Amino acid sequence: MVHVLDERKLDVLRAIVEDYVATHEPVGSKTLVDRHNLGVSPATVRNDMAALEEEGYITQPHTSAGRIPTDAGYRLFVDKLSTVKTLSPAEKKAIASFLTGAVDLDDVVRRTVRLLAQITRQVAIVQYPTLTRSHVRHVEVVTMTPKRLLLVLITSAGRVEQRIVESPGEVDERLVSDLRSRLNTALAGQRLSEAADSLATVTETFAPTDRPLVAAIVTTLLEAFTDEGEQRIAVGGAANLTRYGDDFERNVKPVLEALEEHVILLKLLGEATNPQTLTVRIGHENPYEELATTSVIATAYGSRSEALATLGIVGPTHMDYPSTMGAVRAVARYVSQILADS
Amino acid sequence: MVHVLDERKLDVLRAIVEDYVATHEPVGSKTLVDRHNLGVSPATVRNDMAALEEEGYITQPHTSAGRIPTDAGYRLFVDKLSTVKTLSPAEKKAIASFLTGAVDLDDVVRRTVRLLAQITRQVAIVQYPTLTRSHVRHVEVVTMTPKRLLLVLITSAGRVEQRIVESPGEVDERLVSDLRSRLNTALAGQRLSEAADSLATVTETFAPTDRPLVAAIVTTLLEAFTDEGEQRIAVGGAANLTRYGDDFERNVKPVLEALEEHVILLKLLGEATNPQTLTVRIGHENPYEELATTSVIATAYGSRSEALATLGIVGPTHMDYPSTMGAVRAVARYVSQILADS
DNA sequence: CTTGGCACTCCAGCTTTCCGAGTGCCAGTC
DNA sequence: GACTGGCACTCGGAAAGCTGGAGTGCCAAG
Repeated sequence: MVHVLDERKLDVLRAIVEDYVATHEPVGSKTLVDRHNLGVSPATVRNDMAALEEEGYITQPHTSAGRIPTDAGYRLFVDKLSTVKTLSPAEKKAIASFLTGAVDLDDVVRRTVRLLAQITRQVAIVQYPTLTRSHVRHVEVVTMTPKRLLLVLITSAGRVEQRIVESPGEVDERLVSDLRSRLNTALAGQRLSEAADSLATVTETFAPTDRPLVAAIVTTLLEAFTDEGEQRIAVGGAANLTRYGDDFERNVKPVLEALEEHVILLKLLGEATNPQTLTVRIGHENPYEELATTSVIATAYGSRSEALATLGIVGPTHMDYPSTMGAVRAVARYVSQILADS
Repeated sequence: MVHVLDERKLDVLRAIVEDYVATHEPVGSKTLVDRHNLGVSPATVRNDMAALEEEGYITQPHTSAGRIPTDAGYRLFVDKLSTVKTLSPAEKKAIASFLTGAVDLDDVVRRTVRLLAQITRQVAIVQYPTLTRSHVRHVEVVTMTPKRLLLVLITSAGRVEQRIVESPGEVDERLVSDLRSRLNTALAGQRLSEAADSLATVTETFAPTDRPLVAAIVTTLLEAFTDEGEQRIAVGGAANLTRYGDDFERNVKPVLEALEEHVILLKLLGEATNPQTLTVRIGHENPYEELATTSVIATAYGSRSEALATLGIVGPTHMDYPSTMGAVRAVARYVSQILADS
């Protein structure tokens, strides 16, 4: 009586998941044998179902109703019973052509969100590429007002960071251009992580009178280098939440709220660090109580094997995992490719 | 029998609107006299109500139910029967301190959206400041790969535009720095509209062999100057949609869909061009059939009297207009102030 | 181990009932 | 003439009752 993973029992579970995902209605033994050709009678299926329920993979909303998969059921389905669906050539082509139209990094991200939301018909989340792995391309210092400077940091990923710096005193234009060139010679081409070190030495080459301003700028730059906190995120496809079913207050509201809190979203995407792997969090597996009825599918994307950032989707637990996972994987690959090219 | 705008009838309408906004339930003659001291009997109020219904300001969901305001009723209420509520000093202070923490223009916009959504408890929309009115602060040209350049345009509004330019041939570093300095001397300080003209003359000062690259860059810059198409928008507070009531499919879905379509949002905000005026569109007054149950409150914001962009909120027609209008106005003012300072 | 049969359960959806808030109208009062 | 109290009427929505069917568990037989 130890959990014997009988082959047919697994077939039954698979059938239940597929049916429930398609209809969103509890599925009974009769309809099951009708729709899938399992080659056995309803009574037999009932026995298997009883066993599956015993083992915690399915459950009944109430006595004398059909069964629906539990989180554990979906988990087993995803891990063992399904294969990630590959997209059709037409879809692939559509993705590629949609993404290649992007004009800059921000546009790539915006397009990706839109695309992902559209093909998965779920809520899509895309993290902007983080800075840490990329290189300093250029640093620009611009005088805006006599006491205010604008710092612009351009990275190899094509990302532009801007910061405003308040100067302790009136800004000397000669100093600014001097600083600009010294910063660039010291930093250009370096990884952001290394650049932080180089910055320290730059300060010392300046005359003591200039130090306050230089220090202010260096501090702000350092902040921009190491700023993990300001990881930006784009969200799209919230309208797909309307397809969640009817228990509005319980299902939709928490998701909408989470979407506003980018910190939460980062945490949801968080664990995906390998572009080769899809992270799937089902129902209670994810770190937020309120999102117990939703699943997250995430993966990393980026140029070559370096993970730059993560992207993924959020949807109801009863989603079509094979297709959705396929779509997420495909989009991640194409974005990575686009980024590698540019 | 011609529409006589009896003073008391207006009081009744005002009372109905206020009550309905507070309770979201049809309001009857009895409850009305109980809650507001109108000094007359329910029967009298009933007569007035009949007249107001005749004139199209209120309606009954069904016979023998209370009355609810029509779009026309809200319109009259907003135009004649209410005064925009001013915020409490505490609220004002909160706004100011929340906004002053912003590090750059993007951050100002993000914070504004959040703030607006929070205090109005509606969906907030903020358009990023447009370029046309501002001045060129700096143009930066950076070589990314031998055949690819990154253009960065920094405007007086603190906005940074980036564009990638494909070079026709290998890029000559000397030419790039030459171009950089000439572009800056020619353009710096000019309004974007004037700058477009100046650009033309710059091209001519280069040797014919360099022309192809220069032309490519100039074209892209021109694009950036006049790019109205890429007007960006930030949206927040979608979670507030859960308070819309229960007719999910009809009320919430269209709004969520509209929020995805930034073109639609721009059109919704569109008409507000004067920072002194609040534009209010009630129900059917707004240009989208699907948003017939929602109202939009928008206004322009920007430094001094120049309108830079618009912001506003979207909410159900049965919202608290005086407070919401007050909040929108206040936020617009503070943002304008912040922008003027920087 | 599988299967058909059978008694049992219980929700979903329909109908019915009923209450009360709200109305319109009318005759009487100030 | 404007307001009011009274009264008959309407109708939606909540509560209660009814019913059919889908589904189950169990059992005895193949």
